[in-house]
This record gives sequence, C-alpha cells and structure tokens, in this order.
Amino acid sequence: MVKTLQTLIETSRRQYRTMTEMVAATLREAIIGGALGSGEMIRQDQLAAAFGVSRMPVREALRQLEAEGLVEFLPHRGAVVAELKPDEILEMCEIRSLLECHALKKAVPKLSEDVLRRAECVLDELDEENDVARWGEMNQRFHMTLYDNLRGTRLYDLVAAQYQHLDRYIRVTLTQLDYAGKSQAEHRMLVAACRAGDPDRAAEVLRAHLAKSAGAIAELLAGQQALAGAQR
Amino acid sequence: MVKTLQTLIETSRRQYRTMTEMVAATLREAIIGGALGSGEMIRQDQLAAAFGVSRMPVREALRQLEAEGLVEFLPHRGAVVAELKPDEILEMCEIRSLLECHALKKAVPKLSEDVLRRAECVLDELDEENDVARWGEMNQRFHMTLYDNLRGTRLYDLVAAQYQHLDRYIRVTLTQLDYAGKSQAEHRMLVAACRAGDPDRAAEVLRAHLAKSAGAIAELLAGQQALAGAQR
DNA sequence: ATATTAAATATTGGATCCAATATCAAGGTT
DNA sequence: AACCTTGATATTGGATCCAATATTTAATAT
Repeated sequence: MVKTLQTLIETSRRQYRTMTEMVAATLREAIIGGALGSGEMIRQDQLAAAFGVSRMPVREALRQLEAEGLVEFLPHRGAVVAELKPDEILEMCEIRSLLECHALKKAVPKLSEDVLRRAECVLDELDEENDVARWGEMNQRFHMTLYDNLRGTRLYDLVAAQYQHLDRYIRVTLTQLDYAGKSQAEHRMLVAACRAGDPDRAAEVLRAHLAKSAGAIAELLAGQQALAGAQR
Repeated sequence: MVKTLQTLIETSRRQYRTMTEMVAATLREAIIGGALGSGEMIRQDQLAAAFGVSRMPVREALRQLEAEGLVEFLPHRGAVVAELKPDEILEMCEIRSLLECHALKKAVPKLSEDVLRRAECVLDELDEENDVARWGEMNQRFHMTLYDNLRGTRLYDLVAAQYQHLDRYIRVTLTQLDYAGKSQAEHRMLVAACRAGDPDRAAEVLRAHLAKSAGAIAELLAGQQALAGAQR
C-alpha cells in the first residue's frame, strides 16, 4: 500500500513542519532535560552541524527560546543557557503555587471520574518509576492531568510554561533529595481531595504539597550556596 | 571633547544593540499599539523594506514575537498578528487579577511614600489626559508603579507581559466605553488603601477594580458579538 | 457551465556569503 | 614589570540567493 509511506511522511512532517520548529523543540527539550546546562555557551555552527542544517534555523529557534526565557543573547558574543538564581527559583515556586491552585479550583468542579482515573494511572506508573529523569516528566504529567479540563486556555499554557522552567531544577533536586517517596503520599491525598469535589479543600492540599516541595528545593539551594561559599 | 560623540554613539547603540532587537521592539509596540490589527497578515519583505533592512532581522524578530504570543506562524504562508477570542480576553483579565492581587499584597508592605506619590503623580496626569491611546499606556504605568518594589522579579515581568497582551484590547474598549472617568475614582481609592498599609484590603480593592474593568470589557465584547451575529 | 487539474506566481524556509564586533594575544611603551 | 594598544582570529549579525510550498488563475474535460 502506498498510503502507509505517504502517511508516515505526512505524520513526520506534521510533527515538525519546519526545521526551525524541530530545532526549537529539540533544544527546548535539551535545556529542560539538562543536556544543556545552565550558563553553558551555545555555539551556533556547532549546533547547526549537529542537526545537519545551516545556522539559520538554529538562529531562529534560539530567538524563540530567548523569548521563552530559556536562553540569553549576548550581542556578538553568542547565546548562553539562561541561568536562574536561587531567588528566582523560589519565586517561580511561589508563582507556580498561585497559578496551579487557581487552576485546580477551576478544574475540580468539572473533573470527570475518567480524568481522575487517568491521574491515578500516572501515579501508579510513578510508583514503579526509578529513573529520576523520567520522574520529573511524569510528575508534571500527573499534575497537568488534573487540569486537563482547562486544556486550550491561557491559564493551562501558563501553568505548563512555569512547569517547564522549573522542571530542570526540580530534576536536579530529585537526584539529591529523596523527595519522590514522600510526595507520592501527598499526590494520593490530592486525588482524593479532588474526587471529593471541594475546590477549596483540593487547592489547599495542593498548596501544602507545593509549599513542601518548594521548601525542599530551598533547603537544597541553601546547601549548595553554603558549599559554593566554602569553595571560595 | 571626543567623549560626547562616543557617548552619543554608545547610547544609541545600547538602545538597540542589534537590528533584530530594534525590529522586535518596534513591531511589539506596533501590535500592542494597534498599528497592526488583529489577524492582519504580515509580509516579511514589505516590513523589511519599511525598516530598510533585509528580511532576516524581521524573521528573527517575528520568531521572538511568536514565542511571546503576539504573532502566529502559518508555515509557508506567513505570519499573522495573533487573534484573541473574546473568551481568551476575559480569561486574561482573570489571570491578570490573580497575578496583580498577589503582586500588590507583596508590594504593599514595602511601599514607600515616595512611590505612592509617584503613583499619584501619574493619576494627576491621567486626569488631564484626553488622548485615548495614551490613556492605556498611563493606566499601565500607574498600576506598575505600585509594583515598583518588585521590579526585576519574575512576577513583575509576568504582570507586565499580561498587561501588554491585554493593552491593545483595553485601548479599543476605552474608545467606546466611557470608563476612564469612573476608574479614576477607584484608582484613588486604591492608592489610599495602599497607603493604609493593609495588603489584604488593598488587594481586595484592586480585585474589585479589575473585576469592574473586566465586566466592562465583557459587556463590550458581548455587544460586538451580537453585532457580528446580526451581520451574518 | 462547473469542477478539477495543472501551471504560474508570490512568499516563505533554508543555505551560503560577507561584514561587523568581541575576544585574545603579542608587542611595544612607560 | 605592568599596562595599553594594535592586530589576528573566531563568532555572531545581516544580506543575498536558491529551493520548497501554498495560492491563485487558467485551461480542459465532463
């Protein structure tokens, strides 16, 4: 059947309709996933060679990531992966809490049993997951599942954006902190609160959960800073 | 003195260190200011000619604006100024309220008399201002002045970003609605509440103010939609 | 006459090329 | 010996050129 090949090409084309899109998506993943570390210099032609394209799609992609706050341009010097100061990380936790609690309050009344079960499914997978890199991704998927009703809204996108920015730090945190186990209990509680159907109570559980998570991150950052100070 | 020329060059260079930056800033202003209307097609070479540069800086700038959500790329067809649906506008009002109330609560305890006076100064200017286009800009400046302490934080940037997105719609609203006069009274109340130093009360005043503003916008949008429906 | 297909045109996406600038190094001068 | 200046090198910013694709128009067939 000719259609299969055609379909395959179409789908792979639709995935990334243009090189710029492809490069942007890949770089975004690379930065969030930690393949490109904070403050790391980005050499355009090097990346272009790696992707097998010219520097142009790379440049356009980098401009997008700049607007997203993931990279920073130093004119005539190059682009670097944006560095977040500890203060900013904690601030983002705060913003995240604000946005997500609001999102949850809006989502809870519309939550279907189907979505709740899907969220629990993710939690079950999380229980089995040992790879730290994947844990962050699935943690995000769990939380975003609860906001599934809001898909397509600005709020949903904003929450997702905050997640992406925080994720690479959360990931690092998780490698050092044994936070995964503890947070699972809170996740279960969160689902229970959602199922109960009380938006305010659910939001409160979420707030507590995120506060605890932020506290863990703060603790880790303080430790890192003390370490950095000692090295000087 | 050679320094003066040097300084002049430096400053004009620092303003826009690169063509891309210049084009991006100008286009951003153009879209927010309404010079480029919603849904309007953007022709790259046409813009390039207008700026007196090649298409390249334009392309890079457009990519940035795409990431900022101000324009949308249709592959191989071109870029259009992003269109906001009425739902999205109202949603952004909601998000704006959420973020700004939070910001205000954080800012109030740190508010100095100096900042308050500066805010009142802006209000005085607003009283005199009759040009609708400038009114939106100054309205923004008034509100942002109250968050001046937060300058440099993610929250501040986020609030500012929401403002920009909403501004072009607010501007349109103001031309039809006689909202300016009424909102000034609320602005004065807001400053008073801030001076009183009670974060929660100030936030409540702000919430009411923004809710009223959102209501006015909603009303206008409903009218427009009814009109559009009648034309069909 | 209308619909479908094919070709022409216009516009974007991507590659290559050139210019501007920043960094680094070396040499000279104080 | 240290600092400043000048030049060499590498890398980005910008321009031009070519290819890919979408739209539109015209022509042909039903």
